[in-house]
Amino acid sequence: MPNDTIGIKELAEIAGVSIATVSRAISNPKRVSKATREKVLDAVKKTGYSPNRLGASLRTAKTGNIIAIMPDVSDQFNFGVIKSLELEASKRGYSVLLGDTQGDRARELAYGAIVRSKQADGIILFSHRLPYDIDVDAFDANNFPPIVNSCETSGLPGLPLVSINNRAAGEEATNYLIGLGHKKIAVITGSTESPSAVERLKGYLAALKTIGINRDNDLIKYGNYTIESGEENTKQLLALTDRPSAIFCFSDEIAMGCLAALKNSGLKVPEDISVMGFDDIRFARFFDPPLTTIAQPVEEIGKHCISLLHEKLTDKDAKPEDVILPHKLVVRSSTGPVKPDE
Amino acid sequence: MPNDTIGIKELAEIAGVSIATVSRAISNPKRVSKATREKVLDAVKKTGYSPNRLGASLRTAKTGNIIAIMPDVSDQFNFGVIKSLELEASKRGYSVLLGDTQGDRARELAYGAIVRSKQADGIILFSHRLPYDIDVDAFDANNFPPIVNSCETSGLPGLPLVSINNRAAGEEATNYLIGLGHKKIAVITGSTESPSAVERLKGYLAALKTIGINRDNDLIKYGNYTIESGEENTKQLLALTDRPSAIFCFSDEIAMGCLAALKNSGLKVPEDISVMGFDDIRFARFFDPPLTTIAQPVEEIGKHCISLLHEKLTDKDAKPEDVILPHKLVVRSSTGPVKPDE
DNA sequence: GGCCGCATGGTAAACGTTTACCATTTGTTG
DNA sequence: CAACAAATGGTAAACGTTTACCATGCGGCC
Repeated sequence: MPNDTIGIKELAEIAGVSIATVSRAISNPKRVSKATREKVLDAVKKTGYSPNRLGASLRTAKTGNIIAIMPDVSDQFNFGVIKSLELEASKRGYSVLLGDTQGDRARELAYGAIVRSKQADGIILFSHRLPYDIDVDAFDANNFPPIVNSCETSGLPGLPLVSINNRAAGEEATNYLIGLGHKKIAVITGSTESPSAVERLKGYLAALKTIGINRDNDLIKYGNYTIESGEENTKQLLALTDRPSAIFCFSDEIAMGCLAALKNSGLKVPEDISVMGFDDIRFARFFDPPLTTIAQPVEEIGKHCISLLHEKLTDKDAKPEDVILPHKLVVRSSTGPVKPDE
Repeated sequence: MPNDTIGIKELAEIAGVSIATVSRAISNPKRVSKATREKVLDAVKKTGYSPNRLGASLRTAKTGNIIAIMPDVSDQFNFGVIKSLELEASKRGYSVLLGDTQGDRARELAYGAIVRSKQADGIILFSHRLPYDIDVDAFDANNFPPIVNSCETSGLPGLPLVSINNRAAGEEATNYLIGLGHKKIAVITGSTESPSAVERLKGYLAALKTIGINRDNDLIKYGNYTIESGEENTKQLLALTDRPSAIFCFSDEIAMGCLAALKNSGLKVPEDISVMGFDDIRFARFFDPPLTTIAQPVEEIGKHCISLLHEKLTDKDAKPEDVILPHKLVVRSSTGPVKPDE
């Protein structure tokens, strides 16, 4: 009646075989005769026996688990990648466990510890920060379970990155706005700690420089990838005496907050001001107006992450290389030509 | 140089003590003298030793992990609960692992297997469906690791539920629209498999019945809790010869799709038609217009889930009871009085 | 019949911890 | 200083698997 789950020993007794045979019947079927296999499987069905993977993992030093560590699972962009990770992982027999850190160092370490303590085989890391409490300079990837960086690079040797070229994407987005006649283009960035945001900013600056426009710090707002950040920073931009004719938001969530702030101030998008996003999350086409943005190939990113990790997991000497995937400009109706009088 | 993580035996040798002492120094500090403890901790620091929890869990039959199984981690409502789960769990020394199933049975089973195979201690279940491949009628909660139902009940004895009263909430939302003069009130539900959606529908019908309005199946659209479902079903509602003056969406995501469809058709919200949501996700106030909705106490839900699970985990004989928490009507500007001519 | 090889299944060691039990040392108290 | 208690640390068993190694039995072949 109580939670007495049956063990392999009892199961063996019931099936009338040794525990070795039980193990083989379950995880290496062709190693036993059809008759015994069925005897064992029948007993399994009858008793509801479920092997204890702690024992198995302890012996084999493999768990079949992969942990994806990220600051925010509810971030719609991350989520696109997650979905793909899970699909690809289960094809290969792994389970993906999600570790949501909310940027909290203690929680990063807790999830890192899960891998270091052998409860998972490897990490997909959606952050530039290592989930280990060690000196980065002394870090040697060979002494730790495999990690693949997704979208944000840690910049450490031995940790492959799967990402788009954020610099190029930032440049392309800015160029698109320039092509519409915009000259006063503001940006609302992600955290300056985020390498992807830093790269996008470089692209933005490069595009402007190409047409001879110098950096204008008033037009650069350092935020983070959240909706609230978009709202707040937009308000600040609107308070400028000479306000921008376009705002390039480094995430679609930022753009959502941006659009809300613009609406509050009575400005029409894109007639009065253009708004550009980044990521192409699933909500983007439902924004008001539907958002022009840079689409990231989330399925491909997820696929390659698992593929690289698997490679490293099955071959210790593998030296997986960075994978840079193409992004795509998606034009909707939040961007338009600059107003003649501006 | 290769991934040779050090074990407790080597660590013991380095520290010059027995493995028992190492174990005690780490996980039961007061059991050893200050001097030896420091000797051990120094060795740990020097070597970067990290205990293998498989061995420990195997011995203690505890992992300190809780798995939250849900159809969609990116669902903003779920996420509110997740955040709270994580906070509350880490206070108690648990790690929360997220299992995203996308409603896929195979993946539900895979995450269920993680618990049955002792890799986690208990489950927070965001679905009415058990993640086990067994006959529900024969299910005996005592034979399985503890489960707490979050927001969706499985209706099984021994599985406590933490939720709001969905029926009452559905009734209250409907009454609010009735109070604004609406008589033709449509609903877009969640999946009919979702007990929460079924309850909300009951509340809606009860509210209408109270004022003498009978069920009108044309006004009841069975969807699911997604944005696409909201868009599609709204289109169908608008195609009715006698269209509703208000739409009650059973999730804020549905409402987001609904608002998009209404905008496309040129209708003004709330002047031409009122829209009501459910959940009060973090985006709701950024909708256009900001969404009137029913707020669920997500922090409280998460807290109680962990609390109940912890109770059951530490006391096998505990009989945790359902926790029903209060919801709250949040009025914003997507709802308004019915048009005089309607 | 004698021999070989293969299919099958058992025995026992190993994985890395925790902890009951015991032995020793140290401290306390009369 | 005897006697006992408390503090400390070691030994070894146990948790549930997998798998190297071995033993047995059987069919096929000369």
